[in-house]
Amino acid sequence: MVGQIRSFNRTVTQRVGALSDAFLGRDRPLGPARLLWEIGPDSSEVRSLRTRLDLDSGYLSRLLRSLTDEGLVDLRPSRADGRVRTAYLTSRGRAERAELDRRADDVARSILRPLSDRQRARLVTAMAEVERLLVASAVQVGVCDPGHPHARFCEQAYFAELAQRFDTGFEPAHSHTASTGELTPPAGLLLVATLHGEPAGCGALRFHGDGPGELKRMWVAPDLRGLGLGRRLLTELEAQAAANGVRTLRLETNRSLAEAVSMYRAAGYREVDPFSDEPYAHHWFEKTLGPDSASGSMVDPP
Amino acid sequence: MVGQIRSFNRTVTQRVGALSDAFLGRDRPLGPARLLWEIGPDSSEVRSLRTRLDLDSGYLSRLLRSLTDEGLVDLRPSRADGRVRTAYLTSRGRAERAELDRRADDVARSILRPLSDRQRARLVTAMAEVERLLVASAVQVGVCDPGHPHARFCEQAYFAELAQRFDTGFEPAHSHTASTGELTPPAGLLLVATLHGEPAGCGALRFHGDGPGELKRMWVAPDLRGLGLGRRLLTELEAQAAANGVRTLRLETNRSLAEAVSMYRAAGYREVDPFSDEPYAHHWFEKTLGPDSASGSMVDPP
DNA sequence: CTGATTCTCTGACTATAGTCAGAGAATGGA
DNA sequence: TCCATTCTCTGACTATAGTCAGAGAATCAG
Repeated sequence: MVGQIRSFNRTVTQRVGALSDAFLGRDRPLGPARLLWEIGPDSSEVRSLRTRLDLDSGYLSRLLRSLTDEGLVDLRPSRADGRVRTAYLTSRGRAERAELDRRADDVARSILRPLSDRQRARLVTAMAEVERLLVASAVQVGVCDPGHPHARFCEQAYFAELAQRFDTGFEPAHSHTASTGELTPPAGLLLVATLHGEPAGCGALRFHGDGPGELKRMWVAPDLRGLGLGRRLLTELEAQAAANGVRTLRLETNRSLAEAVSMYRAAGYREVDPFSDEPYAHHWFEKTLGPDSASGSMVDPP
Repeated sequence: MVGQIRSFNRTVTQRVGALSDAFLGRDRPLGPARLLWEIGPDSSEVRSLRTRLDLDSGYLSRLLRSLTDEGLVDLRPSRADGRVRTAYLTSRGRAERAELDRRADDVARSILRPLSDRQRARLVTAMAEVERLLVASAVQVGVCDPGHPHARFCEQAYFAELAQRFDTGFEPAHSHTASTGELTPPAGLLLVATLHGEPAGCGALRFHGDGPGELKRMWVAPDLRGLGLGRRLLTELEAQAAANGVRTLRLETNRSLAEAVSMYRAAGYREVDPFSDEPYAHHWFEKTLGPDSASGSMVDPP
């Protein structure tokens, strides 16, 4: 498997390298070209460019200068915050960016051209599959303090989604939601998944002494569903629970969350009688953790 | 489709970029690291390194110097040709290269680690498919003079393969093989396929005035079979024939070449009575070229 | 044997892609 | 209000990745 991945990398970088060359070849070096592209069709704040391209502030400043000197970019202070500056593409800048776009399209087309229709379809399908799985593999899962911005973001998104999907709406105050302290060791823990530093999902555990542990707050960002991330979070939560001496895991969920319900079933949870009076719950599940739950962690090492 | 390819490129370069970083991070810049790698486990001629890595001779010379200064490489004149020098890895060089290898393996493993077994299998399968098709798409097909080294290489390989596969062996002198002049316009033409500048296959046409054109010398390098290259050569030959006013194409072939025979059938060739006394032929095929044969060229533009 | 060519190397440049320290303006929190 | 922080910019460097012209040795083709 490792050999196949390395061979893939070799082949793909050769072929895909041509795409960077297309960005080049336009008298402009790669740095300014990438920047011009990243500013986007309209504008971007300089600080966001800095984080997105991971550039030194001095270097970025100079790159922007070279673009403004060429008349491709306008740099204006942000209204809201006088420290922040926003880069706007001028009409010449937009034309230049469109040209880069066109060139990249040409390279992509030149990859398809020599292939038969059937081969093209297969290539595109396989590329989509590789991409999906590489994204899935780029997601990192780790324990996170509930006070961390990522954790707060996930909580907000989770509640908002419940409010939208439950027939009855959702009001956190009416539910047995876990408080911050309850998701911090030793009372519990929170896992947050991130993709390129952005929050992508979460899942939490509450420990109840010798009694069954409780799964809470399983959520995956909508645009990352179908990548097996929910299952990965679940597996990792089970491993963490087992590592904390939990023998049985429980959870309660709402009938509107159909994918979640079927994921729990597929993962070996069996429906049990209500063990709580959570008003928003329709299903109560339970699973006895086996000996393998403690191993097979899919969490990235630190 | 173009959008999918570009999106794929974006995702893959991010993830695959990590592989170059693995080559880096070892206190050594990418240039020397790639060179150390490319020398291979044992040795390489400097001139072959130059073409393989596409480096300026002065630049390469300096890179090699830095490696010899570090005691990783030995540079010795070639026995056969005093101008050529050969780069040998010292034992320290081999150790260093093994370390690079290990790091690249680690990166590959880190891509697999977060995935489930099923996802891993799917990723590796899809990567193999993408790679196969990218290789297929990287093959270039073009008209070639029969005297060109690529053409000669293909001719040799073709005859050698016939000799090996025919029950009776193969002796060019006993066969109606086409001479150089017969494969040059206006008497005929030769297409040669190349991959990264190496010959990868061929196919030829002979024109017979208003009579049927003749397909000759269809051959694909063994390690590139199954990529649709034979079909691509055939399609292109038909287009060239049609462009030269040919209405009907004929060919003769040997029963040992089973894949070829079924390719001809699949491409619309029907078996006809022998139209020649070619001693090595068992099957004679013919196809009337339709109006679409002249279009849909899969040849790369110059 | 000779002239053209091939191969490698050196010297002398240039371009690209950064890094680092610190200054100055704007902002936010106590 | 004041102090710490954020954001951008400038100046002064460094490292990497080349490019180009030409010299000298070896080889090849006629």
